[in-house]
Amino acid sequence: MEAVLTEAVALLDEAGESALTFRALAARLGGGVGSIYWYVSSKDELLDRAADHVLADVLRAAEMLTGSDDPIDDLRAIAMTLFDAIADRPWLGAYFMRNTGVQPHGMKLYELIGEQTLRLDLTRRERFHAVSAVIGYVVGIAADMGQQPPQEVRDGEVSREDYLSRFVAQWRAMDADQYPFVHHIVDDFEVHDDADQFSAGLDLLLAGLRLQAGA
Amino acid sequence: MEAVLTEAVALLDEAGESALTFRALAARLGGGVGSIYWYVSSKDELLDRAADHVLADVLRAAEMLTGSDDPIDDLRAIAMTLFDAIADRPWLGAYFMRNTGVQPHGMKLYELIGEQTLRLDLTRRERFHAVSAVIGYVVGIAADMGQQPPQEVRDGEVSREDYLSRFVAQWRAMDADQYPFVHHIVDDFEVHDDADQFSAGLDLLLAGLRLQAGA
DNA sequence: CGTTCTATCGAACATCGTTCTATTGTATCG
DNA sequence: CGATACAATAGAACGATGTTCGATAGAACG
Repeated sequence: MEAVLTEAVALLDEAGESALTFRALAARLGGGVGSIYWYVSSKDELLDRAADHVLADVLRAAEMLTGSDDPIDDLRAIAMTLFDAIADRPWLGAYFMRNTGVQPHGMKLYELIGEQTLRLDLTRRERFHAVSAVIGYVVGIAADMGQQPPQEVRDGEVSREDYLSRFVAQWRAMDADQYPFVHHIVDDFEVHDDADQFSAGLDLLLAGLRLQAGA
Repeated sequence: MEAVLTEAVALLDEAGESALTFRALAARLGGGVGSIYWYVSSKDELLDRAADHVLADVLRAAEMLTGSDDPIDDLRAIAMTLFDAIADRPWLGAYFMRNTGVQPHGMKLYELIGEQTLRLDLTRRERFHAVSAVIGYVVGIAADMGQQPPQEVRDGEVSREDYLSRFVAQWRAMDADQYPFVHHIVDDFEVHDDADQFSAGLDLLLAGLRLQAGA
């Protein structure tokens, strides 16, 4: 069982979601295709279990970072940890948002985030909403940024910079009257860093939360 | 071409993402499987086109709602419109976040959101980050909430309330010492409304943005 | 020894995306 | 008008995938 999940995660990490096949997994385990179905009843369950397997590490890391004086700082640290995990595991984003809180470690993570809000001066309902907002933001952004670049980039034929600059060129070629904003930020887009972008947006959200807790 | 997209969207709306098959689509169009490949080169492109086809309506609706005195109010209206669209089209969420801004109407929507930030007193970089944050939040939350409930619920065998209360019961059964937050908000969860929840989180984000623009 | 339960295996099936070739209709041109 | 090129359609065929199923072997136990 443990081996099944470990190898499944390895396959996902190495070559993305499409690489996780029952046949490929069986070959890696040196067994037959049917054997996997003894441990897992479907591919969906396999993915859920693999995702939760990874979340165990995320949870452990997140727990390390909490315990400061400021609950919002802790919230920030947890969110960052989760973001990092999804960012370099693109497959995790897609299978994290579905059924949040059904898997054991996902549930614990939800709890951990929620507990920080218990230390804030908020309504019950406000706490509930705040946690949903933070998780939704993290998963949404991370899943977006972690999407697999096209085949050419993955194979190394085209560098990430070239790929990005192709986008930039396309944006620059657009009508400036119809797309003033796109032209306005294209320079920033060209040199942007995913983690910075995530962090800046998170700060907005947490600033709003801090405002709410202070009133 | 137009008919292909219309029927593709109809299939997606009626029975979800898994229902969109080249064979099912061909049967609906009264033609052969191969014919579709004349209009579209892959299933990915079909989904992209279908998503953009829907985004045209979203964009039109969003444009109607802008033009108030307060750019942040406009931002809020656009986000709400986008949320509603994804909420009752679960398939849209998954295929919206990938390649935002490649499809024409997705690009326009990005521009429309961005233009609101042009009316705020912000750095270029701050504007760039703000737009990413808003879109990430909307798509993340909407995709999460719009996820297809299990088969039983879709078939009407189990009502949405029963489905939700099964969750609630599971949460209530958990150890109260280990999961204080979960027990804290379970009552709110039981009666929660997705749109309210989204709206509350969006307000946090926009409050943070307003704060940034005021400084 | 017989029985039951755990665990494994791989052939077989249905379905899906995709490719390929053949064919039909339709406009254009010599 | 006949020929030719091109837009468009149709469906058989291929390879890959998730899943089902029956067969089988070992272990545990009375």
